[in-house]
Amino acid sequence: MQVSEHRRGPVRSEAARIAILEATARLFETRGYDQLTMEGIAAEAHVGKQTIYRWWPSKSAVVADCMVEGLLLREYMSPPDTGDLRVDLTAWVDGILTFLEHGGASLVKSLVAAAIDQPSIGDRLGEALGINHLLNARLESAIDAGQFSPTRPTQSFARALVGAIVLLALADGPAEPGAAGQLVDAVLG
Amino acid sequence: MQVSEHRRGPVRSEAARIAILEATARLFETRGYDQLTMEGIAAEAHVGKQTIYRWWPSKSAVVADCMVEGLLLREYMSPPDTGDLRVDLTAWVDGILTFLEHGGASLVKSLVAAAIDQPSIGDRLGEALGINHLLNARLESAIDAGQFSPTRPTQSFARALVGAIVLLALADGPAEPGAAGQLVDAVLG
Amino acid sequence: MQVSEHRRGPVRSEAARIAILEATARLFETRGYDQLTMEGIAAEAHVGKQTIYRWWPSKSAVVADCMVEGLLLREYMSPPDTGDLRVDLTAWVDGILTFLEHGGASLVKSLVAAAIDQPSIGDRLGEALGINHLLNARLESAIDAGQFSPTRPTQSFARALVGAIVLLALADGPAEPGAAGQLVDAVLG
Amino acid sequence: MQVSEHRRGPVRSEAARIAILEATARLFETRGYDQLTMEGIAAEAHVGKQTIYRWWPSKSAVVADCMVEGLLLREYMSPPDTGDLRVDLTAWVDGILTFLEHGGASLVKSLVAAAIDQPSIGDRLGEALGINHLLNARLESAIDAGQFSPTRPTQSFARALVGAIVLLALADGPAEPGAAGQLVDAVLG
DNA sequence: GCTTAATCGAGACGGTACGTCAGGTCTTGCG
DNA sequence: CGCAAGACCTGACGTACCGTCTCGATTAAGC
Repeated sequence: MQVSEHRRGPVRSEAARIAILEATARLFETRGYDQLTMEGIAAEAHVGKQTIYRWWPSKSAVVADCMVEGLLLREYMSPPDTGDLRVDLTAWVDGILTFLEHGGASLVKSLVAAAIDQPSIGDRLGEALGINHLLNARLESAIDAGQFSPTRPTQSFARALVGAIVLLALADGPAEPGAAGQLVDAVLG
Repeated sequence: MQVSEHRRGPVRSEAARIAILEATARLFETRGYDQLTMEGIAAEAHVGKQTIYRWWPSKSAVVADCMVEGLLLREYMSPPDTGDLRVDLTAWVDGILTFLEHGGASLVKSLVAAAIDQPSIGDRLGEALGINHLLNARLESAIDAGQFSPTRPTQSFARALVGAIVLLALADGPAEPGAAGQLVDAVLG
Repeated sequence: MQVSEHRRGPVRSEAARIAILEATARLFETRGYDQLTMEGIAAEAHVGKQTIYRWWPSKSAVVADCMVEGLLLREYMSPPDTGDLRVDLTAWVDGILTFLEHGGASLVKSLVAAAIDQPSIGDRLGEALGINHLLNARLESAIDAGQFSPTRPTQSFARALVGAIVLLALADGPAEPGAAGQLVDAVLG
Repeated sequence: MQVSEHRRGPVRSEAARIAILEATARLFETRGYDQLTMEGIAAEAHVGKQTIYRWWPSKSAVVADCMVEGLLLREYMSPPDTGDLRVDLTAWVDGILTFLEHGGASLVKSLVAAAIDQPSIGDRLGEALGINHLLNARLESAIDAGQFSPTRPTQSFARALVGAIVLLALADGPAEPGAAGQLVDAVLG
């Protein structure tokens, strides 16, 4: 006795959906969030503007879906595990700071801009930058190794680390040498 | 032997400068950074658009000057000093999180948006949120009291704390109870 | 020995055809030709857009069919016959001008608009406004009564009368009093 | 002691006004009224869309101004005066019908379309097609020559003639030979 | 006091992108 | 295979701001 709310007529075109998300990712990475326009996406994806507006309410929602689909910041570095937490975190942070100085800052800033009107982007942002990896893998490992107190909230710890990195990205100045070590020392104690 | 390039004619109108900054602050707080427009500022300040463009290159520069003049986030909270660093930081963070939940989040988000195209706003933002006070006053005091290691970089520590708060503001969800304590525990060790 | 080109499947739905024409007539009279849209007709008739496009090439063709079916301007006035042609024509023109001043002008303008991209509508328009009646009935009668020269082309005469009325409808200003009499005097001599 | 309601600020750009009207006339004559778009005019005139909307409420208003400026149907044929009214009118009508058959019909239809939402265009249309010339010159002359009764309203007479021509233009079929003579006979008596 | 030049409020200008509407075509599943 | 429904691409709509330029009025230093 299934109620089966069946709808006649054409269904959403998967091709259009993919084309829009890929075009968005492409333009986002080359132009940044501010230069990203709905008209630009439509043109790049060879799609009518209405097809975008039919399924997404705003530019930031499209970007959010891009992140959900993993089209932005696809693979980000997870911290190594040499057995020494402090050394590993420092190396990881240092890698990110180097990335920021080589053009990554504008990408992060664009993502923050997108996150401002689409909170779900912020969640994915943290996740993409490694919160989950830090949390689930490296910190657990450190707890096992007795290098991180089991009573310390790992997620908040990760958030503080990522938050500091975001602030550095916004500040735009080149990080001074040793910034990674200082940051890890500061939060690790 | 200064040639004294003296300029004839009227000088910059202080009244216009003030009117513009105040109008900007007024609109920023009511509408947010995105809704803020140069035309809106000009109209609100009863000023010609050119008068704004003559002295500021962009919307974010005007907002930056507003912060410098202390017209935005005028009064911020500085951490108390009861002698117990952990308790004081927790109380301070908790106050900020409460502020965020009562409308402060959108203000912070607007400031972050402004900071994205004007890094100096980011500096002022951190400062306004208490980095300096934390740094110069409370942490020094904690070091004196033996509650904070002198080798720990206080500025990086503060940045991590503020960064975590900013991420929470972007996330937009209500902070779970005990978030302040968790955060302080996480970074303090 | 007809090969009987038998077509499989259902034939054209008369119900759909009627629904479309009636919906068109309904919308035409309430909204006018410009506001009339294919989407509007489809929605009003509970019909797929494709069903309209399958059978009519354009909006104006649908409107033309409406006229052919007599769904628009169904009842129009025919000139009376009191024996005095001048008096009868004046009364008839006066009736039409009064109709124009009471909302009829926009209907006529819509019909003219439709006629522009569908000449057959123009023919029906003239017919509907009375050309045929004038022609076939009243003028013949006048010729019999010796009030209209048999050598005068009745159809051209009717066209001039209707054309003047159309121009008055387009002009949109209220006709001055006595306009009907003046017009009849002008063309009748 | 003039009160001189002086307005500060820039004044309307005559260059832009001219460019818009000329672009409109150009496009109107090549594409017709329906194909005419505000965006097309703006592009053709190298002008921002807003500059058009600032001064004209609609497409038809722009076209109306074009007619007022005499950029459309600039000089139209006025009837000759050989002394014989019937012959002159017939020649004049015949000239117009010939023009209609050689592409003029679409121009007239476009003007009628424009007149539908801008009655002032209708006035100019009649005027451009010769109503005034007919009225003020030829008919007066005919009255003097005793070929036209002084009691016959010349303006209504002209309107009937032009109206008949407009209906013929809408009908789109080629006028049958002798149509001009028939029309003149019909209205002249 | 007169000249001169930079300021001011106001707002028109050429543009870009917005979000909406409708056009005409194509696709889906039902009858 | 016609039908209702509706997604698709296209293109114009009218609006909001952008940053620049142009007015005439005002203002203050220099002659």
